[in-house]
Amino acid sequence: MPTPAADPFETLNPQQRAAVEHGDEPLLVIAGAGSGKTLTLAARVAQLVLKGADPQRLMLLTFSRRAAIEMQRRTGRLLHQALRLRATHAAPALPWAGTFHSLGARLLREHATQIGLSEHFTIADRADSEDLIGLVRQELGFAAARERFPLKSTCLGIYSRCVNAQAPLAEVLSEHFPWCAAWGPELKRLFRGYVAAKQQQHTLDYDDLLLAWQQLMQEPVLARTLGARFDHVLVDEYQDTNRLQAAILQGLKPDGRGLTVVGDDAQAIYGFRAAEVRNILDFPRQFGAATRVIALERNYRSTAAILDASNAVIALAAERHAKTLWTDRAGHARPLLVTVEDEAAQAAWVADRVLEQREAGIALTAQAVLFRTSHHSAPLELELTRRRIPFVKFGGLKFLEAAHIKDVLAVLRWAENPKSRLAGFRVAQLVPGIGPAAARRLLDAMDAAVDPLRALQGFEPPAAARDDWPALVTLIGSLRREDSPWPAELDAVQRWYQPQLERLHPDDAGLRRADLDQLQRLAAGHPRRERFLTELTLDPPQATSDEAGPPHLDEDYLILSTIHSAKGQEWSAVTVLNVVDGCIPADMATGDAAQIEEERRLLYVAMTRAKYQLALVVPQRFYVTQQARRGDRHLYAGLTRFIPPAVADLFDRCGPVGAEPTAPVLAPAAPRIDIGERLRAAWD
DNA sequence: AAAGCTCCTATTTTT
DNA sequence: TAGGAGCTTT
Repeated sequence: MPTPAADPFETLNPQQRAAVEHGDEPLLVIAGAGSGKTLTLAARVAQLVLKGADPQRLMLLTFSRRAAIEMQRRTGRLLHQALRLRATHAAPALPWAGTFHSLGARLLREHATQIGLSEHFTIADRADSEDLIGLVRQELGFAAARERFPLKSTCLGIYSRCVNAQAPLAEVLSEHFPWCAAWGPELKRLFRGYVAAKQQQHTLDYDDLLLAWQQLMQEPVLARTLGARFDHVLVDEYQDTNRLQAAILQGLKPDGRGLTVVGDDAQAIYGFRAAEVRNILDFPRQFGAATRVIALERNYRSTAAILDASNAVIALAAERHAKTLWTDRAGHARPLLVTVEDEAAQAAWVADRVLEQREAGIALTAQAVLFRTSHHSAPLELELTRRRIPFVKFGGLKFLEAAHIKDVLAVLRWAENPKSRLAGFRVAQLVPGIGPAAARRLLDAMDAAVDPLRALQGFEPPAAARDDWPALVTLIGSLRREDSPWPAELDAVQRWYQPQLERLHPDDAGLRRADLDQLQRLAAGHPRRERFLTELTLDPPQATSDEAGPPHLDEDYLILSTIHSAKGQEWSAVTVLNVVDGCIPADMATGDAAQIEEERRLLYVAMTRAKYQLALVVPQRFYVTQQARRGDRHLYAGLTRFIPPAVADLFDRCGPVGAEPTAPVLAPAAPRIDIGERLRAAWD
């Protein structure tokens, strides 16, 4: 073992150091916002390596791929310092750093044959899974029911919660989907059909990656083998793991030795995905007296004024792990509470402020605008485009959901896994003259055949498709060949798809073509087709920007992000949009106390992203579209309930004269009358 | 059987 | 605004 030549750990504070130097016993690190969590975790990994741990035998579970990369980078840097490596000398990589889902996919592929999976399984993303459950829903005749059956997306949501929360259907229905409660027996049949379809098609969905991994850990021999393969398992963002993930950890490290979890219950914001705060709250009890609990309470990120306001918001939470963040950063300006008339004024104010701050020396990339739901940024995006302020938006993204992207990926997926009826169903119908009936006939023939490719070649298409059919057969045939060149084979796919693109999307074929070129560039970064498909579904491009491609790295651009996607990040200046009741908390999330508490934490997460400047914007009036029943309408809202007057005193206020944001105003202060609406309403 | 039309209804956040 | 369901035309 090399002797450490320098101490890169001397800047650690006592709590951080304790976490870094802790031995093998189970360790829980409660890491407040901005408390140097990533540094601490990276330093612990580096320390383990310095003490002789084999990087191959460290499992590092992160919330996103981005977090995994950041962790590797910082661990590498610490090791460089400690070992006085030259810059050209690569630090040891961490091959087992990644999300639960991606490491699950790797392990399952490795052990596929032992657990009755095909090692060539493909992974269905959210939209694929919805389509698949939609097909089963139709086959069972539920779509045509006289009373409306839940939509496919709702069905998948119910299924997913049952799996991730490990909860019975009846409980999930009554607690989270009460409006679907009458459909219990039908849903059960649907889910049975869905599971059967996935298995028949050698397809796993997101939940299967966890579920199958957890099942694998139930088999004692496999569990011991896997557990022994990793000396240390470290988990980031533990507050946002679900019961399935906790069960996996329990299987890997039954007595907790070698297990480190890091998180902050005050930042738990994934309850909607069946994350279980109890995981982190109960961790000490789970592994008994040997468990060490360390709290990092010193904040290195935000000014005192920002921290005071954030602490005041979270202090009103009903239940939490008591801790108060402190800092010795001199307080600069207090955070702002800005009242504006409506969303257009909000967009204008934000654009002005962003430019002003840039003049003051804060680069656009050091500024972020955060919001609760993806579409809240729409008016701002318009304004930014109009003023030529470049931006990149994170969260709520749609790249993989565009029809043309799905089409091309389905071609690749079908070639990779001919068992995938879902892919085949989509691809076959791209040929003009082939509809659902012909596609079904084809897939049935392929299912029945020993060699699906021959069945494809022998298929008699309907007369209307006779001319166009052979090109697809040729394409799939060439993609199935062992020596099909990657990523060059995508050229052939594009050449085949181009006419379909022009026929199906005559108005914007050019734009869509640009997306496909982008897809091709992405493909070039992956060594094989299988890896490309897997990694793309598990780690889809995070951002969309106003221009065709992503901005070049040297360009300056503003960050727009949902609060969820902002997790773990920080910026010099942060602006939060629509801090009103109805947005935060979202009016969809005011059902029960737990949901409201999660919304409170969401606001807390948003505020604690800011280092020096924080502004919360409160439009007094905003426009709601596509809300059921009453159609588009204006809504009058008040400041969020999470900022009562005592908390508001910690902010500086600004806004139109006479428009002081006060306690929540639920009714319009000065009613406006929409005559047209009244006239229409007379006929309701 | 496929493709094009109209009408109707929506529950936010993501691996 | 879109996506789904159902109807009509080719």
